[in-house]
Amino acid sequence: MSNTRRQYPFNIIEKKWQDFWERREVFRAWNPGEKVPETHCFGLRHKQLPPKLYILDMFPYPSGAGLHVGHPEGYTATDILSRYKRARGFNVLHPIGWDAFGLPAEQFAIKTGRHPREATKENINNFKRQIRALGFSYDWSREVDTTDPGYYKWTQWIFLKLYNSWFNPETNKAEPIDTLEYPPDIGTEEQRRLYRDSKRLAYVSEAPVNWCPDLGTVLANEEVVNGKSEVGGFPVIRKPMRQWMLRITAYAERLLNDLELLDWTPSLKEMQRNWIGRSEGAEARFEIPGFSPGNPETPRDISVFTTRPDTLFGATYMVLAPEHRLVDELIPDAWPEGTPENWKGKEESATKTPRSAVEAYRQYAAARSDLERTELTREKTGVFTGAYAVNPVNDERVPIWIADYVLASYGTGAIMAVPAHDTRDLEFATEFGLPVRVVVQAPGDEDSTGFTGDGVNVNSGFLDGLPTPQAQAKITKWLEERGLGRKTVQYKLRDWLFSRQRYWGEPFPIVWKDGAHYPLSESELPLVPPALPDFKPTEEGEPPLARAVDWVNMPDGSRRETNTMPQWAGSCWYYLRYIDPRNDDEFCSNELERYWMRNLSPDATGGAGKTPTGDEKAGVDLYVGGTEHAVLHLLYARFWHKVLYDLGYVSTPEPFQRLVNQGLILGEDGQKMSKSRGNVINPDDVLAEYGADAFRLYEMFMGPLDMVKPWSTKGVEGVYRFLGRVWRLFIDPASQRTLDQGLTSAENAGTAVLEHVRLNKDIRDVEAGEPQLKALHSCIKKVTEDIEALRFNTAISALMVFVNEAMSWEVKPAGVLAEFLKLLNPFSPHIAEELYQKLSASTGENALEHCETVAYQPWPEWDEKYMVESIVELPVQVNGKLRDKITVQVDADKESIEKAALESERVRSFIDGKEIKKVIIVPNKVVNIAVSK
RNA sequence: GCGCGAGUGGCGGAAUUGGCAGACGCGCCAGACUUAGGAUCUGGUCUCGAAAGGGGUAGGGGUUCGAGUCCCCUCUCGCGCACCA
Repeated sequence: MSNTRRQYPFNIIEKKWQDFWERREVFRAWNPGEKVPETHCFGLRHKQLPPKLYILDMFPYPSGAGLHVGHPEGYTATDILSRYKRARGFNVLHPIGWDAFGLPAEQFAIKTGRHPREATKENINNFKRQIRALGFSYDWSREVDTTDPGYYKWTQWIFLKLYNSWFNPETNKAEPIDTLEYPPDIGTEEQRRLYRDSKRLAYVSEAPVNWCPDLGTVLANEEVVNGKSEVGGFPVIRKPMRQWMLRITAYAERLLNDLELLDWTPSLKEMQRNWIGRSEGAEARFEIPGFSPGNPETPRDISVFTTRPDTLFGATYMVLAPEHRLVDELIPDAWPEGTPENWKGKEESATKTPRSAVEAYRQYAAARSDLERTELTREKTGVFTGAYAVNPVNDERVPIWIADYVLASYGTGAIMAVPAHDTRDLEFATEFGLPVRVVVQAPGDEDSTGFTGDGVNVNSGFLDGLPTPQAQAKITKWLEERGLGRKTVQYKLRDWLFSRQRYWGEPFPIVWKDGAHYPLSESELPLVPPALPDFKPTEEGEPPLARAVDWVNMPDGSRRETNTMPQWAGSCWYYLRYIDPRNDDEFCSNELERYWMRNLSPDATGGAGKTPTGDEKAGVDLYVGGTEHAVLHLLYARFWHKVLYDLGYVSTPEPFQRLVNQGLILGEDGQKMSKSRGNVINPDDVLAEYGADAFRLYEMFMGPLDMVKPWSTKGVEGVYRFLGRVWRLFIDPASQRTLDQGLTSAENAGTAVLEHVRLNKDIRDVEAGEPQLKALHSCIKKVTEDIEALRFNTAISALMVFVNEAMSWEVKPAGVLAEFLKLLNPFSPHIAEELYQKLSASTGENALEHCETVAYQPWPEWDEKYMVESIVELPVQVNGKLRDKITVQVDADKESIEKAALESERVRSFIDGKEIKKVIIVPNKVVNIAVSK
């Protein structure tokens, strides 16, 4: 270990108190109706259940690499708040668990042939050891593990709720599938089944999906970044496959609107808004003259979505996505006369007919991966289909093109192109020589061609002269009146691709028979995955579960679903399971949910029916985690929560009332920590050298919680020295030397050696003097306010200021120091416990009798009266520049302050011979004398 | 390109509502104790200047008795989104 002498015996102290907290269940969160043992400090303090607070960390994925320094950043912040709020008298729910399904454990299993459960278990144990060593005040009796059958039983149960529900647009809510009404033309049971299956919140789709060959699985849109997998950065291609989808798009509006209810940062809300991507506009129908499709179901016109219906007069061509379903039907046999050569596509062989050109282009577009579409050339490509549509507003014939800059999955998969007022359309029109017609006059002398802002309509018939908003309203009304279109809203948000071709995930509680899917009954849960000799996908590309032939094929001839759920499933609802983690009959009892999420409970103070603040804010009171989950996890969890809310299983519309992202911690070189850079800080090393208290303190002292900041080993030493000073403030130097000798003779000495440590002789049970009370009360005030605002760095600085001053006191009043320890406790609880125990043993100061921990001692209150000085030093400025300082009585009147200021020698030298125009006096702040130049 | 956030000593960062810029920590300098110091304690540390005084919060302009803080313009960095019609 380290060869330098320790500042204080943190290794012994930390072990001692971690064992104590765990053995006594000090941080257990008590449920309504639960009997608190009489000797438990919570029971000693609270005769009635106090208001709750739910303070939550994003639970970690227990990777093989162990904890990194980013984890303890958020965890320390929530731990400080939890300990502080317990001292303030709240019943704090502060749990932890493991998000343990996932790809790394599975890939490890493929490599080694060992079951992923084994690696997962080892990793969890390692994480747990590391987290315990940091002394967080988690209620370990509520630990959850998403891979535990007792947990995923309920993940599967929630899936069945989704499966057995539909979204009723009338009520804007999810409802049980039995409430679905069938249209009159649906008669047979088979038709009813198909209709029902098409409405479920969990449904099967054959649409093209993001297939990642290297990972051997499909991915959700959210897991694909720039055409590569978010995990590993492997290429992703589009491939049609049968997949389970969750109908999150039904909730787009509510997910967007309810952001307003939340105390989240603006940037985080913005990210969610961007992802949901609401845009208002209009659909307009373009007729296709002479088009008579073979299929009577096929519409005879093409709908486009536009956010700028006011530019309809400027639509000079139309573009469909290459995959648009009408393309095949509307292609004519031959090119219209006079079709320019460059409209027919690039490949010579393919340009003979429109059909061959379209086919060639489709192949080209399909071959272009998403990566190429986004990262490489933005050059516009496309071909003319040979067909024409009619602009409804002026009966003009416009050519219909296909191009991959129009996406099949957004809007109607078709656009009207207005090159004069849309950047993309303009590029395309320039490439192919299509007409550009200005219909919006830009304000001022800006060029109207390519202008995309609001202006005034021109060349637009009955819209001429109207400013953009009015023109939009008028044309929309015009289209509606003629049945040619209507106002609509579109979202970027797509339904959530919910199945994965993996082994290490929750199996779907679904069986297939004769091409139809059926749910398992709740009593058959949990559905446990079978043991496998090999965790790879099958040679036929089927998921690994398909290898378990006996498991897949059921006696009655039906076949189990072989896909599994994505890793996000377990994390969508874990915060609810913490509330009631061992319940075998329900995912979470209604009564407990109402207490922990809404503060509603008959035996809680304040009574049922009201939150402590009386407002509607409810849910997890504080949720802390990294920005990497800004869209994925947080959107999915909100979605599940809303479904559970609609179905009556939870009582709040939103799960996480307040959310804070901790900032990234960089390496000492200011670069992102990574193995290849060799700048990774291992928490185990820091802990061994400086101890948990210093580690925690440093993580909070680095800077504001939500900012990106670099690690500094020197900085750790700084806070470590501070804790050494705290130790020396309390401990008698002679007894410290005895302890040191004891420790050198036995490095692994037990807690008994701490008995040799005596309190500093300067600490006496005496009345505190004025400066001492002032130092204490300023510290209480600063620390209290800063913790409330999550400004831990400045709170720590206030603790340092106090210690620096207290070191100089010849006699140190025990009462003052005891209060200080209560302030230090949330930050560095081990040393605070140890010193508090010593101090209270010697003085008997212990507000809660028989309580052996500082954790439940009431938080100190400050009194302003100790902080006000009778005499205050006031800066005097002349024309805003500091010239002198005067000392005045704190309640001096303005006249006497002005007099004192004007009498100052130094001030006079700056104002003599000048005209005094004004004297500004801000009480107890500043004096400013404005004089002529 | 669009959106969000941020630019303060050698470094991490302080500065409730506009009111003494640089708290606290690191680093550095000097001193004390010491066989020794990579322990501890004390003092100093924005900058130019001998001093008086001047300058100073990315740059420029403005509002104000007074601006790190408010307003306008410019620059730089970070994050997010990125053909979403």
